[in-house]
Amino acid sequence: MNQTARPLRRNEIRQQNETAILRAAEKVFAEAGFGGATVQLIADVAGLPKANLLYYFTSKEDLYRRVVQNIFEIWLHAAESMDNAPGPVEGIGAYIDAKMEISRRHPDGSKVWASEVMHGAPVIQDYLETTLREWTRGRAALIQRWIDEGKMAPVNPDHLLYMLWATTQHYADFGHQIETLNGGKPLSDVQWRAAKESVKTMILRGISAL
Amino acid sequence: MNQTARPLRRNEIRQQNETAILRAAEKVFAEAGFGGATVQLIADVAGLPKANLLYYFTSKEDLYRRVVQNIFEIWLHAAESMDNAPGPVEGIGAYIDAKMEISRRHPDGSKVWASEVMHGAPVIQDYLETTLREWTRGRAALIQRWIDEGKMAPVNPDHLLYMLWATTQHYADFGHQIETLNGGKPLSDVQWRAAKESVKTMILRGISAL
DNA sequence: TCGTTTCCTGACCATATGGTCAGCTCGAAG
DNA sequence: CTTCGAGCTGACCATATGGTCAGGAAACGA
Repeated sequence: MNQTARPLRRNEIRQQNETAILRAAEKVFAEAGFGGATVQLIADVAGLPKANLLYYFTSKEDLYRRVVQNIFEIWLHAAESMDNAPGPVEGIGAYIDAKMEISRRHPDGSKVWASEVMHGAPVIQDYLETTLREWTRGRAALIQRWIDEGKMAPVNPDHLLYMLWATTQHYADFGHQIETLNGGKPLSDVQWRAAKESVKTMILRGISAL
Repeated sequence: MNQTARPLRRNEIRQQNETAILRAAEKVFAEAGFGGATVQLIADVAGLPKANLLYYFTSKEDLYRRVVQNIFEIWLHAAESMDNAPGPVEGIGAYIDAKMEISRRHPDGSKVWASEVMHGAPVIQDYLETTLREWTRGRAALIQRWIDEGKMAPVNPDHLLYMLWATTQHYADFGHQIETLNGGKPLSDVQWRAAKESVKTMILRGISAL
């Protein structure tokens, strides 16, 4: 953990513990869901007493909220890759790359997000109605522009976005199923590259951008 | 419930209660997850006392297992639509139709399935390793045949199957998100038809089958 | 060095939950 | 009509869980 034996500063302590807790929480919430997760287990995974965890986060729900918000921000940030692209091949291609990379690097986060939405988004409903809605509208307009410019087939932008989300997140959310069908082994580097290429090729050809 | 006031036969009683419980359980498990669901709530939704529910199903886990198996069977049954098709346009087209219809008619089932897989498939791991693996192998071979016959582009069959599952199930699992982005209203008949067409067109064109 | 603030924790508590059980009701069968 | 067993249920229990709290340890600032 801390490389030196030097006593930790206050800031460092807070920072370290908070991130350790958040990381543990993401994992446990992903594996067990909100209802199935226990504060005790999260604390164990984070490596500190339950009471200490509840000193940093006032409640299980508070902690859960923070986890979900974290994910949403990562997710939004990656979405910028779609902007400033001359056309769908670059824009959507980059977006697929970014989202596939998130599925690979943050599968737990993706699962927590999926779980939250599946359960009716009790915690992030307002985000869906504000930030996500605006983001979606903006990208749909961008896609429509590409269509008008003859750079891709006239598809329904919303359903294209849903397809992008669905296919890319599937590799995180259903990673266990994919792993099982892959002989019980996680996808290798090569297989991940192939997955990315498959998704990109099929979708870009699907919108006649290739 | 029972239209006449006639006292119910034993068989009918058992049948009625079991289906009522299973229906309620599917809904509650979908909304709250396994950990968040309570036997009491399921019993309330089913309209009978908790103790009565536990007379039919020996435990919460037993009930959950039954729900997941139900879904898996529906899911497998729909998969037959892919067979006996002359080519990808008919076969994959029909499969998409069938799966979209399931997403519309059994969104709760789809959510329970998704949740189960996301949590590492504690209950249906053996199904994944046997039935699903065989099914997948068979369809991948079928797709490969179509490719060899020049009826579609040479895509990786596994990733095509993942895309099919992901896109179709997304309309159930992330139905809440879609509904929110749709102005808070569920997709109308027309919108569902458009969704089906969008998915079919993009995917079939994505594999150069159109 | 010393008072102050932050950090930390074992012990504790109220509540919720899965599951049991003794005993009741009521349809089935003769 | 009577017997029998399936169907049913209120009351109950052991346990697990989220959260509290009083008080100690440690870092900080002067």
